[in-house]
Amino acid sequence: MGSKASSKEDTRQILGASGLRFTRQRALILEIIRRGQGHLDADEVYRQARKKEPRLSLSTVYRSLHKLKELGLVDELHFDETHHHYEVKPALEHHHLMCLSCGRVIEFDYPLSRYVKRKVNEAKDFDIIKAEVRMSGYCAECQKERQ
Amino acid sequence: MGSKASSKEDTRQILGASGLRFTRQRALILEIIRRGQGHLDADEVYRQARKKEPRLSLSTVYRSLHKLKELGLVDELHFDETHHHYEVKPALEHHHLMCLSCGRVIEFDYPLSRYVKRKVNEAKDFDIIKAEVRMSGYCAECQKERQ
DNA sequence: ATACTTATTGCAAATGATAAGCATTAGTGA
DNA sequence: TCACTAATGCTTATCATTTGCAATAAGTAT
Repeated sequence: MGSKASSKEDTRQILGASGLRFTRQRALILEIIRRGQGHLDADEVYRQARKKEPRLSLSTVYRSLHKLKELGLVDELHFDETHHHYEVKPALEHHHLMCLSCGRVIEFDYPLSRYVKRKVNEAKDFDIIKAEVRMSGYCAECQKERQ
Repeated sequence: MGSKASSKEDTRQILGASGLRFTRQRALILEIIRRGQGHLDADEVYRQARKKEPRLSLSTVYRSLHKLKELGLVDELHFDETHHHYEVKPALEHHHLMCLSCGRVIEFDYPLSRYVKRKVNEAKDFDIIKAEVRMSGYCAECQKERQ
């Protein structure tokens, strides 16, 4: 199911197959999300993208993000309440831990959904497509600081 | 840790202990969230509250929601991307399943975080305070419809 | 009960993130 | 290269949430 991080040509392929066009902007945005190790929000993508493409508009960023999400190329995360974060859809399932003190986001690789799915299906007859686990607490460093 | 659903007096107690005042509005809002089985969003709370307190303002709803959340009396959930939902902090841990087809939200009781915490601590030295699992997929009915 | 202090409220106006309308530009397939 | 129409940029709207400020009203001491 999960495909490797796609090259430019793969991306063109995927877009084309959906009747979408491969544009400079989309390529750039996707590239930024790929590089952006952390989890970028729309505005961050926008700022980075403008360095290369100064005329790029924020609308385009939003529209691209939607398309890329629809195509399954990027994932949309919901860390905090105000805005969303994006990242390339990970082949390996992983989740996030947010430190309530310093705000840092730590990744947590673990095929949790497999477990969750089983448990859920025992209780409810529900076909799970997506499982996102959001956890918050205190990271190692901040634990020390608060002694 | 988790206390029983507090009565009016308990609530007054809890507020007082934090130097906050017990107001008609807050009591009402909390009561609505308690009754509101489903997960209410700010606007829904607002509409219900105005039936009893017509002059209540939306700002007050938002401000109360924040306080109640700070006090640990209600939980804020993040179902969809646009707005938040509130519910009384459940003694029993439970999570949510959202049907991608009909939008219905189904509850899922399970002490998942216990499991998650263990797994996470094995990997990262992180003190988990809160774990929220958001799952989406197709409910039993919608599964039939799409055959 | 009365007066006093200051948290809380209501209202209006401001933000901030995201979406939409529309004319213009530019992929893509013939 | 040409025609077709998706995608872009710009501007303006929308929607949830927040904030400033003067008017109220809890708590508390008198």
